[in-house]
Amino acid sequence: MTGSTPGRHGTPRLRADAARNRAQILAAARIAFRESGTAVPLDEIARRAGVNIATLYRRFPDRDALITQVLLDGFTLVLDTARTAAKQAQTDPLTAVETFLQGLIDNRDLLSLPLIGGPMTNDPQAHELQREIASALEEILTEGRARQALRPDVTAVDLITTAALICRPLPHLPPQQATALATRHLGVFLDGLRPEHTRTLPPPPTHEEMAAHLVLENGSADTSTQP
Amino acid sequence: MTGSTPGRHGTPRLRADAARNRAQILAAARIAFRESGTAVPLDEIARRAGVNIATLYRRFPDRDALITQVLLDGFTLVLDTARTAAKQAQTDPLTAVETFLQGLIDNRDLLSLPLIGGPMTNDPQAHELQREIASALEEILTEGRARQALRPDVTAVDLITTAALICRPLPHLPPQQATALATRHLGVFLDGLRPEHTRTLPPPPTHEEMAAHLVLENGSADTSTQP
Amino acid sequence: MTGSTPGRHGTPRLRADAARNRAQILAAARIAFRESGTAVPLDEIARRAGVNIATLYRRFPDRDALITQVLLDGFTLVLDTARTAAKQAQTDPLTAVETFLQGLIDNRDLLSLPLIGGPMTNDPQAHELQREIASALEEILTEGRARQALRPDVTAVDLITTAALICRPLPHLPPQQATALATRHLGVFLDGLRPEHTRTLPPPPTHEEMAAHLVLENGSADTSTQP
Amino acid sequence: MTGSTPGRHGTPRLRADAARNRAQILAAARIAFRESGTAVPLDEIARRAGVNIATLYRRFPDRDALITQVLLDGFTLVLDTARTAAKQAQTDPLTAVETFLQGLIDNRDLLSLPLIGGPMTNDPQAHELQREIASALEEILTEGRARQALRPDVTAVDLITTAALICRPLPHLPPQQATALATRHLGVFLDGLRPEHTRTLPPPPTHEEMAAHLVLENGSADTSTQP
DNA sequence: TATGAATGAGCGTTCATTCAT
DNA sequence: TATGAATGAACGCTCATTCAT
Repeated sequence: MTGSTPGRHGTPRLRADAARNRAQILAAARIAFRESGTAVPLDEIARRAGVNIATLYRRFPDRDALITQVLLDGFTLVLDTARTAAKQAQTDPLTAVETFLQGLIDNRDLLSLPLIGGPMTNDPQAHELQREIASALEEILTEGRARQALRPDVTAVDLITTAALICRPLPHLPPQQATALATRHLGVFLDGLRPEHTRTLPPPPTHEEMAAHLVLENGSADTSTQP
Repeated sequence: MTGSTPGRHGTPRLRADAARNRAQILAAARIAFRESGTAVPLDEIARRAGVNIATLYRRFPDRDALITQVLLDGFTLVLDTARTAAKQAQTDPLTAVETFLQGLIDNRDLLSLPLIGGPMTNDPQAHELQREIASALEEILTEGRARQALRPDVTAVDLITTAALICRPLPHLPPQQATALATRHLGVFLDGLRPEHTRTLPPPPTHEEMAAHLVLENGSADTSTQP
Repeated sequence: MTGSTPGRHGTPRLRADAARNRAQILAAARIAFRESGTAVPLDEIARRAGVNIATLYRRFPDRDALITQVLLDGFTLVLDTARTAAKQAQTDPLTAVETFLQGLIDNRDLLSLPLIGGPMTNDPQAHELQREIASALEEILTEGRARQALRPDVTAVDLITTAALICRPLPHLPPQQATALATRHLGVFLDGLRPEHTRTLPPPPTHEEMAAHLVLENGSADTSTQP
Repeated sequence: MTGSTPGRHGTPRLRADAARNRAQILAAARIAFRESGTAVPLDEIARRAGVNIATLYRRFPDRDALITQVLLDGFTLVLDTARTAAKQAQTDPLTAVETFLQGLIDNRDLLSLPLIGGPMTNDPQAHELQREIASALEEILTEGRARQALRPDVTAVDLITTAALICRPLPHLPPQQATALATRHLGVFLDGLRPEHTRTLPPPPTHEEMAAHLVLENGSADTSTQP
């Protein structure tokens, strides 16, 4: 995750203890955002991270900065997952989709924001990551259509939407069971991706409609507080 | 909706204006909970409803009472939808499932809490409604299995899970487009419900596991703040 | 003072207790601003006024609103003083100036902001009051020049500047002694206003220069914290 | 200014860079105190001085130490100005007063604290400087009374009071115009110092009253935040 | 009954000050 | 020595909740 990688060009390397604190803050934020939404008191994140609230503010000047970094880390993980999956596209496109979506389910805990909806960000890094994710998914779909291994009407946006839906927490369920339910749902969805017996899907939103809301780039981001 | 129906046994009939206020509060709460989570300031709900905050408190002694009522109204709507769908089960079980899930998508705005995750409630009315919903869905599934119109491994819990997933808001998207994407996802899912070409699903959580967490009764309820 | 006058057109009359609280808050603010500057903690103002901080916020949504009201009350008092003085202009213009300036010294405690510098305000009421103050002073000066009772090179701006200077607190001095020193200074200044033995004063800033900074209207307002 | 002179008896000579830092801190403090009051965040002073906050703390163990040094530098400047003026007393006492007061106006920017009100200090150096300032002014006044060039009822305290009044910033005015207005005010005041046509001034506070509050020594110092 | 008003408690954020490098 | 980092405490402001009208 780029977020915890110090020494990035232009930002001076963090001192060892500071870097540790920073990583702990991000880990705590990830959990807290997922459990209690992005409006969770920052005090609580600091407490979970074992640092003072002012230390959190030193690293992340405001809530948005913290959210954005969690978001970027999440997008990076999504991209890695998509690229890993894309390597399977030549062999078996449907399995590649499965690898992608199941990979995300397996990392649900790390994906609070990019998929279940963080605030929109205008961070250029985030946009770039979103573009690359979409590109990797298109690669899989193109191959799947060419081999008639996937129904042709499914788009990258549909996969991102699906990712957003199945990664959201099912509160009040222990993680293991929530994952089991999401995996079962995914199983049915994957069977529906076969090219046979396909019903006609309603037309997707046009690219213009989506672009206006950054959907392609930011599947399901949202500003609000959520679980 | 039972929530706004006065004269229920044991509660004195409300004066006309009081009943109107109560209904306006519930409508405002539904919208506000969906947009800003159940932690939204009660002031805001009162303002949107056009009443004083103290009036809201008179009707609903605390936040939980308000949430519970919104929840009950939502469960009632889900049950109505499930019963309507069940009538089609004799003719076409797969279409019945579609009717149920598409019906919920079409009423997403009214379903903030029961499906996208409101707080758990121990209200006995809620439990009864949840039981009846599950029962109506079982009716559809039983018929579907008997006619081999549905894959046999899908359960009522799976349908409730699916309902919970597809009804959640996709923030940052205008309602129309969010609905379009959810509907496309549902289309693929429904194709995956056919009995042919079914992959093996992982075993569902046992009834005991679920019961401990009220999942069957309360698909995806949660305590926290959410959109 | 307009600030404490309820029932103004458009704002509903305050309840009796609320009006009392409001007046106490304004009185406390006047004192605290004078003693500790406009950056004084609002908690302290609330405490001095004997109300809860939230009550203060209910009446004055932010610090600026409170400052502005104190400012308006002060300008109103300055205007009253100027008008009273102007009535003497026909008889004795120099005494009229003395009445004006001594009157302000005697009310120093009520004049923290308009003269010793509150933040600039764009409040139209304030502008109107400032205009009327300048006008009353011009009336005195015109009469004084006509009768050769005042040196002709002194302007309304000079009188406002003088007012600003002599009304500022001399911290660390008990009020009585500070007033005595200011009064002595004023005595010398008034002798300097006689038409005889006048040295040449440097040219005043042009009206354009002043207008750009609202000096004519707002003699010595300032944004910052001050004693 | 003594403040920036290293090598004073008892304090070890500072390394060159340390001395430069110290001077920069003092310069930044002078400006910041004037603009934003003595309560201005020390961070900001450090930033303006281009040093780390911890460096500031190494030089000045607390805010008071910094304030006191700025105060001492200011008193030194006032004393220099008074002594320069006193040399003219033999020739022209009224001009000597003018030289003193106009000299202070011209250095307003360097005089934030001693005249416009810094916190009281018990620093013995400050007391000594204040005593010497009063002494130089007395010299002028004595000469002026002897030659009947000045009204006899004006005291050194009056001159210090006047200095305090005319050196205060007139916020919201650009420096040039504020200086112009202060100079015009001074012009009238100086004309009022002539021995003719003098009205009776109220009695000055007794020396005892003043001594209790260090007025003679510290014309208008105050503890609070101010512009 | 409905409302304006008041309050206490909580969270966001900043700052003075100290510590580790 | 100078600095990055960490901390505790203060203050601004909002909100849930209760009281008086």
